[in-house]
Amino acid sequence: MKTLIIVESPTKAKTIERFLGKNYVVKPSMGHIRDLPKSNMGVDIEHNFEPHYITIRGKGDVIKVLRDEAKKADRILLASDPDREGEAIAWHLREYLHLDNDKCRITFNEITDKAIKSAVAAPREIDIDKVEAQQARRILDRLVGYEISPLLWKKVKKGLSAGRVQSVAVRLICDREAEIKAFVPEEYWNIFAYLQSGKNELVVKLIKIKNKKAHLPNKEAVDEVVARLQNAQYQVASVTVKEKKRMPAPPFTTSAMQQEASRKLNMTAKKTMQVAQQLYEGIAVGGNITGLISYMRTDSVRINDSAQAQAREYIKERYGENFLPAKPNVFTSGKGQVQDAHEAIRPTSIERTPAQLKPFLTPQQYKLYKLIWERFVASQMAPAILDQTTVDVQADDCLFRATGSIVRFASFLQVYNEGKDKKTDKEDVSAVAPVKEGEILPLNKLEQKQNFTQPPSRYTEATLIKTMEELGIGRPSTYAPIIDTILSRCYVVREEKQLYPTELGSLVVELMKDYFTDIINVEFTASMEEKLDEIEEGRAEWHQVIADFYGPFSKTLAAAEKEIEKIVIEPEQSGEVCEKCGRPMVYRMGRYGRFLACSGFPECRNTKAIVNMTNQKCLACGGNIVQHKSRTGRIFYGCDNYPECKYVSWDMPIDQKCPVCGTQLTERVQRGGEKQIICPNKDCPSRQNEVKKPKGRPAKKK
DNA sequence: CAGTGAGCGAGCTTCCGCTTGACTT
Repeated sequence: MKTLIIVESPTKAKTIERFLGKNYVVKPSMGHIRDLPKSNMGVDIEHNFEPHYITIRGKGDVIKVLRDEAKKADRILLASDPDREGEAIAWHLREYLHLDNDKCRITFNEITDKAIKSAVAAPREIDIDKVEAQQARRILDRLVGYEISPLLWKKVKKGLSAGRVQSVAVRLICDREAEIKAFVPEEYWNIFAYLQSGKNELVVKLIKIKNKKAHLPNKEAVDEVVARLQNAQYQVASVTVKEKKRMPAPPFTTSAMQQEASRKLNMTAKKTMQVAQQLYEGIAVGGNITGLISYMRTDSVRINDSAQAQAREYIKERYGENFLPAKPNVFTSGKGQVQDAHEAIRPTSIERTPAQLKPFLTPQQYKLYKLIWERFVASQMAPAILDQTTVDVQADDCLFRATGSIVRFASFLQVYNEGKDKKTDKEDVSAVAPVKEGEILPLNKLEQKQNFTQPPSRYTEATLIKTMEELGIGRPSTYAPIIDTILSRCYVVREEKQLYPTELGSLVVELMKDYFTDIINVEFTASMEEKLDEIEEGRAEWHQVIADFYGPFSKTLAAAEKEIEKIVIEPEQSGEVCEKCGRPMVYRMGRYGRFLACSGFPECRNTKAIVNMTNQKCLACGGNIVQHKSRTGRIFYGCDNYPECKYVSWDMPIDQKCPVCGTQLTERVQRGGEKQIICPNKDCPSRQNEVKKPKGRPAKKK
């Protein structure tokens, strides 16, 4: 008897096949196999929102394998992920493959021999309520996206888009920008006293005046206090030492990994996921392809028992008994909608240390693996113990304070410490000079420091993802793509990690705030999720939920169609003047990106490319080196005498010729930002000592 | 590494969530 098991991921399929015997075939569906069509709405609004599903284009080969294997099998089990999407995938498979066994659905939350065997032994029916909840979600997203987007094409600009998730993401960025713009910095001052205590100096900060919180808005207020303090007596009022425990952070979810990779490794969410995927799929380690981490798209901090036991064993052995908490650390998932289908992201074996794997990994794979490994190990360690000392000093009617903390027992901090988003969050881990209560300390100097309150910081990819996760908007599989979408629609731009709204982005958000207030509200997804939960629990009917939404929605849509005037976006002035007719040149957007065009179009058709002149000269013809962007967005350098001079280079040319072969040298920016001068001539003897193909690197997959 | 925009009005753009590859130096 042959059993076919269908899972979502091919890597998972291979692993599971190894656990089960010869009588089992495990094949991947690669996610969904059917969906609403891309080219039209695919939802029959007139007839109770009946969806029209088709097999997904480009999935022909995958689907054919499933069909063929299904024919050969005596029994078919659907083992897509144990969450809403997974249940829907199972249902689509069942429909498409015409399965007749009712009990065809199995699930497991971890890929272990035991979990899989017990799942296979107890198949159940597909949970149709869950499927309908997914269907409602899908249809609502389709209605919103495919009805508002065309409105934007008509009223603003073709090719634009709007959606439940992306529009809120842009809104967050716009709102933050407005806060920054509206922010009025407030002046405030701090006063520090430098006191002598034996050989040490104790620095204390003024915190209270006459038992009230010190409030020093300007120089006058400061001078008034300082006058009194200059000749005051500084006496230690109290010294308190408190023991503080700090728990390690939980192992990675997708969003936490993306945040930390951004903070510590300077990697984008997209890059992080690419590299994580490589680690998940497997690297050739000593001849065998080995998956190094568990699945990288997850919202769970859960760890399976045996992985946890191994980690505890490892910690005990490598670090010692006192690094091991008596009871295993238990973490609970954060806010938002947690579906808990997969474990947290962790190394598949704690024995494979980053140092051991280094020779087999690319630099990026190594850095990310190290981050995941250390985070996981730390998560299972005992809390760190810090001694927090507070010294209060009284002088006249003023109270000063110094706080400091020293690490008494570092524990997990030895291995891993979570990064911070703001510079101001940095920890005070300095010791305080030892003093005694009642001691009188001579004053060395008083320092006055002017400060201004700071506006909130702009979102980065990482903080935006964090916020969206907290609001329950988006899923692990979509965090990185959302950023791509809003960037490619030109709703936002990224500069030095920070996300700024464009005029177009603000315009679209304002339009949506006017007409689709609910949808662009940050709470919209949460309230939708509540409705979906009701459907899942059988307390609501999906047609009704959609109908309740669509009624008011279609009305505002109609109103928007009627009321909104076509918005003409004024092109941005460039400051340059057209050399043909003297009118100003403006920036326009074309098929190949931005370019300069005469504002007198169509009478004057003069156009120019936007050139980023560099200070470098082309040593071949003496022309200027100009920076261009290739079609794929990559920067390259060319000569402004093109097409007469055909000089091109990916790296920036510099005014030096190679002493060996005479080719113009270039400056290559390394991954870490370091610059390296390199001769572009591959056959140049100066490059001979380069390693041609680094050994041990993972072979690119076929 | 060209050329790009408007309109004529053909045919197309667009959502969110599951998955993995396909392309370059």
